[in-house]
Formats: sequence, structure tokens, C-alpha cells
Amino acid sequence: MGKPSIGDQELALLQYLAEHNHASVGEVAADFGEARGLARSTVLTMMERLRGKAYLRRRQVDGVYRYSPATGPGEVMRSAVGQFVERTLSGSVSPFVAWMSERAEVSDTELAELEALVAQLQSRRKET
Amino acid sequence: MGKPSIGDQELALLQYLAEHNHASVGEVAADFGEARGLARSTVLTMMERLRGKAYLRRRQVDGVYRYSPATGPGEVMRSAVGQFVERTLSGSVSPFVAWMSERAEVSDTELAELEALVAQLQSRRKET
DNA sequence: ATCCCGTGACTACACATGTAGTCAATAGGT
DNA sequence: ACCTATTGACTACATGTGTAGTCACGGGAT
Repeated sequence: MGKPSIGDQELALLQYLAEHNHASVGEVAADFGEARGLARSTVLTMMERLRGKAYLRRRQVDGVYRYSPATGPGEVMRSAVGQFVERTLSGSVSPFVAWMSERAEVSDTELAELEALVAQLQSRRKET
Repeated sequence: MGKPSIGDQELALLQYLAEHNHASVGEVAADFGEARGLARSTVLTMMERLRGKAYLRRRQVDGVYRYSPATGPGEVMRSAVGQFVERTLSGSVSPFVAWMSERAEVSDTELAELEALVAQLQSRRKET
């Protein structure tokens, strides 16, 4: 069962929902939607589409529906990145690396993450 | 001079063109198109759209048009990555790193690229 | 009892992209 | 000269995504 595709804005919304769990449409519209200049109905439509694709679930609390990611935290991002690399970069991470190396700002945290990643990959490779 | 958006298949085609420079529609259709089960007209349409977006250029040689990427190699991919990180990941590369660390297969080449990247970032940071 | 407001469901529409058919012109082969 | 394959341009259509309007409903406030 291949997972349905997802657009950029939808992905961003999903990300938002991952951070602000079980939020209502009204809340999302007022925060996420407002920040991006989206109408409430737009937010609602996106959330319902996402729900249709099984990326979101909702539960009625006090008469209002509250949405949460159907998948675990981080799962959304992982699948987002996975889809991007697979679909757009044809499975190669090289373009990402190339982009990183040209990027102006790389925080200490990011660099540390990359170092850890490389170390992890190296050790993993060794034991194989 | 905002760069027009580009689809996945278009990106793949652009990549192909970057590898097989100044190819004709017929050639691309026979190779790239054939491999993906695309009709010649489909390939032509895509190439012309790409040309319309200024991603490709063409020159008539011996009566047939031959196409080449208008931008440098990899340029498109890099901008695609940048757009993705900005728009979808809100500028953070962490999800990318997290995804890679979970990825099953990482080739030697990719690992080497990452090592080089880290080394480059480290030295760049030092001198600042 | 009314009126206003938030909520949800539906409908609508534009644009990008993927995909392909068709047609006219041209170049060869025989 | 005639038939055929190739090439280019144009048209067409489905689907996905981004975005929004509208309408009916239920609950409070007045």
C-alpha cells in the first residue's frame, strides 16, 4: 500500500500538527493559517485531505474536532524527506550534499549532527 | 527572476540531459523515454516546457534540434533542495540528517561525500 | 426568540504536471 | 515520383495541490 503523495504546503501543515498536537481547525487557522495568509476554509480543506490520506486523525472533544498526526512523531518528517529524496532527487543524496556545501549558514548544532551522522555511518559500515 | 517550479519527471529529464548533453528529442525519447515507457510526444512536450521555463536551450544541428541544460550541472537540483529545506523543513536540515541515519543503504560514494562535506564545513568554520 | 459566531461539509477553480494523440513538413529510400 | 519514418508544433485531458467561497447547524449572548 504505497502511501499517497503529499504536497509541500500539506507537509508543512503536517509538521505544524506534529508540533501542536490535537489542535482544532480554528486554532490551526489562527496560527499556521494566519501566518501564511490562508483562509480558514483552506486550512480545513487541507486538514481534511490529509485525513483522507490517513496522515491525520481527529477526535471530537467538547464538540470540536481535534487533529493529530496518525503516525508517530518524526515519522512525518522522515517520510517527507524520504519522499523528497526518492521522488525528486531520484534516490541520490548527492544534490543535498552539494547544496549543503554551498549553504552560507550552518549552525554548530547542524554541524554536530552531521559529524555524528558520519561517525555512525562509518561504524555501521565497518561491522558489515 | 524567480525560477519557475519544476516537477519530478521534469527534474529527472533535466538530469538526463545534463548527462547526455545536446541530445535530440528522438534520442531522449528512445533512451530516457523508452526506459520509462513514455511516448515520444510526451518527451517532446516536457522538453519544450523545460525550454519554456528556461531550463533548457536548443540549437539546430543538421536540421534537428539538440537540447542542453541552460544552467550549470546540478544547479537545478541544488535549488530544488534549497526550496524543500526552506519551505517544507522550515530551514532546518535536522530532519534530513535524521532520515539519513535511519536509511538502510548508504553507498561508499555517498559516505565519502558526507565526509568531505563535514571536513569542508569544519575548516570553513575554523577560519571565521 | 433572535442574532452572531465558530465549526464542518461541500463545491469550485486555477495552475502545474504527467501523459499522449494528431497533423503538417521534411528527408530518405527505392 | 511515391511511400515511409522522423521531427516539431499544437491540442487535449486527467490528476494533484493550493486556495477559497458558501451554506447549514448548534450554542451563546442579548
